Amino acid sequence: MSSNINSNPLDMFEGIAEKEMLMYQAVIDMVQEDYDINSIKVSDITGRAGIGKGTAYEYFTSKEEIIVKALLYDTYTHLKRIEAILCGKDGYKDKFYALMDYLEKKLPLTKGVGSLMKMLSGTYEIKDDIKIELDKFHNTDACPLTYVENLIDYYMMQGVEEKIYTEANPILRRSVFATQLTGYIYCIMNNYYAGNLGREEARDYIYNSMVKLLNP
Amino acid sequence: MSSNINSNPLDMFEGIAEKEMLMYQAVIDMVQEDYDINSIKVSDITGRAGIGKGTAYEYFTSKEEIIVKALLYDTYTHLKRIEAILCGKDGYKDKFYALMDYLEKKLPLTKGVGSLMKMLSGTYEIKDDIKIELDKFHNTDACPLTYVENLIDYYMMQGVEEKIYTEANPILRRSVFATQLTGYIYCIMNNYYAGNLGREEARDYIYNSMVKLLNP
Amino acid sequence: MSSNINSNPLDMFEGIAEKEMLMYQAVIDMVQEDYDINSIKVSDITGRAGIGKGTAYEYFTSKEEIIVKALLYDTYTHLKRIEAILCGKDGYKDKFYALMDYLEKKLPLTKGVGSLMKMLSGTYEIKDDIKIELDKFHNTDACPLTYVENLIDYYMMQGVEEKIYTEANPILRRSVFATQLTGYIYCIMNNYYAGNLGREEARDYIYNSMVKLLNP
Amino acid sequence: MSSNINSNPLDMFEGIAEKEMLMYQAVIDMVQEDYDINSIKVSDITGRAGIGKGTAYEYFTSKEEIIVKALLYDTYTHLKRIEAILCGKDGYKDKFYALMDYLEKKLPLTKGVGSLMKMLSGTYEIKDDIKIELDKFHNTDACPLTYVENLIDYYMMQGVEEKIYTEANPILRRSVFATQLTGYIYCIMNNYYAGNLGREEARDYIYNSMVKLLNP
DNA sequence: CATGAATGAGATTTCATTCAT
DNA sequence: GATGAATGAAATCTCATTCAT
Repeated sequence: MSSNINSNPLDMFEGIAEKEMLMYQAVIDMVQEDYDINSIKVSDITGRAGIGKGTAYEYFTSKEEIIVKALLYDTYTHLKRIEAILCGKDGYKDKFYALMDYLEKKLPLTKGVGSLMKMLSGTYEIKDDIKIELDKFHNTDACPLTYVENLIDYYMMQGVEEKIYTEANPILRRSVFATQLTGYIYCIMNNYYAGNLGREEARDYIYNSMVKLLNP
Repeated sequence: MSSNINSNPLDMFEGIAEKEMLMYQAVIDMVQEDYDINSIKVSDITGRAGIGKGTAYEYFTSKEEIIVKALLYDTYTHLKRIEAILCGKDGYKDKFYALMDYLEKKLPLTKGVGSLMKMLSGTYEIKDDIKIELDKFHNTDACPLTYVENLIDYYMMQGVEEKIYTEANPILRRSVFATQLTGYIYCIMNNYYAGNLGREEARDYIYNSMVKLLNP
Repeated sequence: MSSNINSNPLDMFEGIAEKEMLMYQAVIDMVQEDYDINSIKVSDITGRAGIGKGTAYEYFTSKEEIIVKALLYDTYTHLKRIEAILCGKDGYKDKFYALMDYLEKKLPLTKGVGSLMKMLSGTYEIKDDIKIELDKFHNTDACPLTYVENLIDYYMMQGVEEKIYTEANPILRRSVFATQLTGYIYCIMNNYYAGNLGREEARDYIYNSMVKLLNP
Repeated sequence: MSSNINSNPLDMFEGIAEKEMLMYQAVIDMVQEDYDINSIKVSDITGRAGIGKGTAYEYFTSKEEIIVKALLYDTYTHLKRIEAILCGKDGYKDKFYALMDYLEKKLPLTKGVGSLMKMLSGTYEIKDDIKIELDKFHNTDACPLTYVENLIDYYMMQGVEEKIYTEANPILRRSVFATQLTGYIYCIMNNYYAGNLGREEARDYIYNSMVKLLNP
């Protein structure tokens, strides 16, 4: 798999200023610590970033902009890492397990759900102001969703090539992939492995379910 | 199926005062209209309820309490209706389709996701204040989750009795049930039926997937 | 002269709430004390009015609105008193001298120029926000300028009837009246009476100049 | 008339640095464009002047100083030009009409009133900070008001020499001169010429009124 | 019980000024 | 000298909560 399936629109975050990144990281940390997104204060962000309050307004025009971009930045880093994972392993199955590894390592950091999942499931509870900002972003070619879909499609194709399943419809493949990963996230979130299984058995169960659904 | 599998802890909402219910409804309406939950103001609630602002504090001790109880009240009414659905049909399959009917009818009302789903998936983005209130509630016997689990277990048992599937582990049954319903919700939310299928085909696909996963 | 030549549009200020008036008075006092109009803080206004800061926003939607309305309110009270003066004396000359009395009594209260004069001369140095508010007011029938012009016209007509001057053009009469009163204000502001004259002589000079200009 | 009646204290502006002048011009332009004087920001000034923000503090110690000096600089250039006008024409009447020309040409540039007039009439609405700065200036020999009074006195004397009027009191002559020019400014500002007269008739009216008032 | 006027703590944002480069 | 990134004091405005009626 090429290390660059298609250009990642989030590359807008390449080469950003240090203070900008410190602010993003402050927001992400707070989300990880389960702060309510709408309760985050500018003073929280700048305080954690170790900079003056006024400095935030040298880089952004409003608090909303800081938060939206921080969420996108978080998505960006997750996707970068996931892309690396999907490129770093050879076999289809190895990739899937590596992905479950990543999810299991990242998700528990949050008491709730990680921002990537929140973004994918669209359940950030965000103010209209923030929504408008995000919508602007999504209504351009810079929308990362298309990028994600391409990434998944490319990966799921490999399962066919390796003759692990036969399902020919790419949308259905994507749907099953997403649903089963969601199932795995629920497993992790609920601190149990479906059906009192151990960790490895739970993973095998998820993987096998996916294969089962994609074969006649 | 008895119309009362086990006592519903949310029965606390039986016989509440009219003004109290008007306030709950105001909150629920706003959530349906996709307001940010943390942006809801006391004046919004009392305004929509057609009562004086001070009156809210005759019934509740804080804004957070109003909202938490309103969300629980919403869950309560959903569960009442779902319980009725599961009791109103005879066959396992009919019940499942009736459930999909209900989800399809209710979910689109919200631009995002209905409060029941949000509650089930735990992705309300709520302030710590509200969280503490909810936790207080969940740490008592009044927690509706156990009730929901019992409801699902009872229903899924019927599939075994009707010899639709053979899976013996109730936790696994519950997990598959939840995951597949989630998949259906994604279908509705994304305005497409997995794999370019029509509405009926999509439902059949979901139902059949569930059955497939619960058989060896 | 009837006590009501024509209806005063500023009658909008009849029967206002007490707290509203306290805020107006606070603004007027500060203008009298020569505060810069744009430096007035909401906390100054509410502090002087003896009310809470938030209360201001129960009566007005913005600081600008408070200030604009306070200036109009000030104009309103000035005009009410001037109308009373013009109705309270019989002869043309007595009225003019009573007017000079009023100006002399009121103007020194301000280190600069009173708000009525500032309004008449359009030299408030005001922010665009305030200007827009004032313009809205002026672009309605409620504009006090027409009212003022009618008041002056009515008064200057009396000079013709009393055969004090013969000038037939009402616009010219108004212009001369305004210019000479302005001259008197300069006298007061500069703490001298034109040409080293005493107070009475200065007044006579102004009055006689006006008469001179309105006769061939 | 000698080109130098008495030394102009504003000659302090001779030979100033280029960047200094660029900043003055930026302020004057903004006043002409009807900015509120207290809303002018340092970044506006340096931005328009095309220099770095920090540079302003190489030449001035505060924003207030920049603005005060800019207003004085504006007065300085106006006075230079007015002095030139009063020296460039021979007859008393020609000089008066040339002056009206100048006012008519300069005033409409501003939506409100030009800074010279504002300064003469003392109706800049300025913050205490600026006032203190101006007072410092006025309490020195550098005060331009005396210079202006001398200029007017010198000019008004010519009217006596040319036997246009007989008024002997110089303060009275100055007062009438100022009042009538003010009347002319009102004419221009209000876009009408007193009493529906045309432009030339209005000028004649003003001039004749002045002459009338200065004769017995 | 019901009300809504009053409150003030606390949030976002602005911008004159500093200072290391 | 010239710069502009960084700062934080201070301003406006919001809104949950109280309490006299």
